[in-house]
Amino acid sequence: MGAGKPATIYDVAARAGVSKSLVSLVLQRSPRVSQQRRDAVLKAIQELDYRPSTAAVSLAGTRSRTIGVVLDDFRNQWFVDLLTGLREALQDQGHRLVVADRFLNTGLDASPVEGFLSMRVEGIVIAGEPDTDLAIPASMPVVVAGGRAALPRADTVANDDRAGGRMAADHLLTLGHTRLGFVGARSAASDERRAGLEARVVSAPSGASVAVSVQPGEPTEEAGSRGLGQLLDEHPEVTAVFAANDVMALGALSELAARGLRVPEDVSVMGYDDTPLAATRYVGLTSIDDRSVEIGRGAGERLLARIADPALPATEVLVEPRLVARRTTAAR
Amino acid sequence: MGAGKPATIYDVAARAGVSKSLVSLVLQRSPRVSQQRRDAVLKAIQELDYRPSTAAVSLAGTRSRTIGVVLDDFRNQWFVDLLTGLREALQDQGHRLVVADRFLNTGLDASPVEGFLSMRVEGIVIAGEPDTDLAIPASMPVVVAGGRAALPRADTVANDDRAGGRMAADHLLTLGHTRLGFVGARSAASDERRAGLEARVVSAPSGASVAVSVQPGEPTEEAGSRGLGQLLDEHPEVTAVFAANDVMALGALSELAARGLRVPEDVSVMGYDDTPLAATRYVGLTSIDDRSVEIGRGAGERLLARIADPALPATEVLVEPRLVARRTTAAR
DNA sequence: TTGTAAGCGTTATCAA
DNA sequence: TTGATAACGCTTACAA
Repeated sequence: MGAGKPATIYDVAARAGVSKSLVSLVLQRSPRVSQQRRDAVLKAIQELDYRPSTAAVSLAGTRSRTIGVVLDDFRNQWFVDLLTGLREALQDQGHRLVVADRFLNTGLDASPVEGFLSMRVEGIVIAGEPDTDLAIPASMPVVVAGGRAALPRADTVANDDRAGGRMAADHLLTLGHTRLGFVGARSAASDERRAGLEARVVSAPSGASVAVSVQPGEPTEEAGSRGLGQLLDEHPEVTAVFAANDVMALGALSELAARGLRVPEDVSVMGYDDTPLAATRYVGLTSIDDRSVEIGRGAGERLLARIADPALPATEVLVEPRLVARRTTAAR
Repeated sequence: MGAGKPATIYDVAARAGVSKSLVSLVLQRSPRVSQQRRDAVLKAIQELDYRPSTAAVSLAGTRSRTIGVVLDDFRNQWFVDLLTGLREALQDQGHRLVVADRFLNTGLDASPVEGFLSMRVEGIVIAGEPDTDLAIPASMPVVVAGGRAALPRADTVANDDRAGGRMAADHLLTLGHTRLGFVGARSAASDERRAGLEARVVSAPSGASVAVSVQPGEPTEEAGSRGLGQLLDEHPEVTAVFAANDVMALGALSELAARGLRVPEDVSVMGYDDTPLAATRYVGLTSIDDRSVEIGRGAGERLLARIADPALPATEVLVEPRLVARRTTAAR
C-alpha cells in the first residue's frame, strides 16, 4: 500500500489516459464529466493510492478552505465540546480545521496566529479569552468563542454568564437556602456570574442574602479552598455556596471536608462549566453547563457568514446556559 | 497592520531592490548573503508584514518539515504532556506539529492519517493505541507513543506498565497491606499492570495475596465502581486496592463512599496515570505517573532518527514510571 | 465534454 | 554573492 514518492495528478492522468484538468474536474466533483472518463480516473486514483497535495491545492486554488482555531491551553477541556460545535458548522461545509494552543509551534511561529497566517487560513476562531497582543490583520475574519474581551473587529459568541448566575440563584433559593455564598476570582466571567446571582437574590421575596469572597490570582482549586475558608469564617450562617467555576468548587469541597462539614447535608455547593470532573459520580457536582457545543456551532456559523461578507458588522451572541443538578446541592 | 492580499516574495524583492532568490536565501538564513542586502530584505519583510506561504514552501521545497500527531480523543488529557515532550524533541528541530484527533476532519479526510498524507508530513506520531485499520504507507516514518499494539514497521515508546504494577505492589506492601485487590479492565495495559502487581506480591516474603476483578468493556468510572463492589463482596478482607487507571480508581472511591468505608482509614486506593484529577486536593489520589513528557520526547527523537534513516529497525522503548503518593493510601 | 496553457509563491539549480 | 529560470502539484480560464 505504500510507494516511494506519492502519486501526483500527472500520474493519475497518464494512467487514466486523460489530461490533468480532467482529473482535477473529477476531484472537484464537477458534473460536466462523462461517466466513462470519471470511472477511469477514479480507478486510477484507487490504484495509485492518490491523494491531492493540500499544499498544491491551496497554492493553486483561490481559497485555502482552512480555519485556524486558537486555544489558550489544551489543558482546559472545555475546548473539546467547542470543537464539536465548530466541526458541525465548518467541517461539514468543506472547511478544514487546524488547532493550535498558545505554545504549539512557538519557535517556528511567534504565535499560533502567525502560523495560521502563513497557512493562509480563511478565518480564525479564538477559543476563550484572546491574548491582548494577537496581531491579526483587520482583513482576517475572526470570531471569539467563549471569551468576552471583544477584539476590535471580531464577532463574539459566548456563554451568558449573568444568566448562569441567575440560574444558580434560582436553584439554591428554590431549595430553601437564604444565606448564600459566592466564591470567585478576579475575572470578567466570575464578575458576571456573581452579578447574576446577586441580582436574583436581591429581588427574591424572602429577604435572602449573598456573602461574597473574591480571591486574587487565577481561579484555581486552591483559590477555591481559600475563598470558602474566608467565607465561612466571616459568615458561618451560609448554607449554600456558588463557585465561579468547577475547579474552584472542587477547592471549596475539599475545604469543607477538611472542616468536617458534609455536602450537601451541611452546605450545598455548586460550580460552573459542567466539566467532566463535575460529571463524575465521585464528585457529582451541581453545575451550570455553558453549552460549549452550541457556542462552537454559533461561532462557526458566524465565521462562515463573515467570510462570505467581510463587511458584516461585528455581533455579540450570548448562549443561554443550563443547570445540571447533581448531588452536591440539596434542600435545606 | 492588515493589508488586503498578503505580501509575496516578489513584493519583498521589489521593495528591497533584489531578486526573489536573494530573499529566499535570507529566509533560509543562508550565510552567503551580504549584510547590506540582508538588512534591506529584512527591512522590506518588516514593512510589508511578509510571511512565507507554507503551501508554497512545502510545494517547492524538498521537505514539508511537518509532523502529524494522531490522538485518539482530545478528551484523554494525557496527550497534553505527550505534546510537551514532542515539542521539545521536534519543534525545536524546526519541525511543525499538527494535531488531529480521530474525528477532527472526518468528512474531508477518511481519517486523520489521510489528512496527514495529503499534507505530505514527514512523519506520524500515533498517541495511544493505534486504530487497527490505519492505512499508513510503509515508507512513512511512524512511532507509536504510549500504545502497545505495535504497528508493523513502527517504533514504540511506552510506559513500562509492568514496572508500574510492581511499584504499586511495593508501595502497598511497604505500608503493611497484605490483602491486596486489583480492579481492572480488559486491555493490554491493565493486564500488564496487574501482572506486575502480582509478580511482586507473590515474591514478597510476607505471604501476601491479590484478589482480582477484571471488568468487561471500557475502563470507566462505572466499571471501577462495579469492580470494587465485586472485589469486596468476594474478598472483604482486602485493605488496599490498585486500580488499572485513575478513572477506575475514582469509581472505586465513590463505591467505597457509598458503602460507608473511609479512605484511607478502612481501605487504601491507588490508580495509574497520574491524571490532573488525581492531583487535585479534593481527590488526592495516589497514582503512578506514566511520564508522558518523557514518552513524548523519546518518541520525537526516535521519529527524527527514522526520518533521517528510514531503514532503521523498529525498536521498542519502555519508560520507567514513577509513584506519586497522596492521601488515598496509608499504613495499615 | 475535454485539453492546453498560464499561473499560484516558493525552492533549487545553474550561470554569471 | 547574486540573479535567471525551471520545477513543485494543482486550479482555472480559455480553446477546441
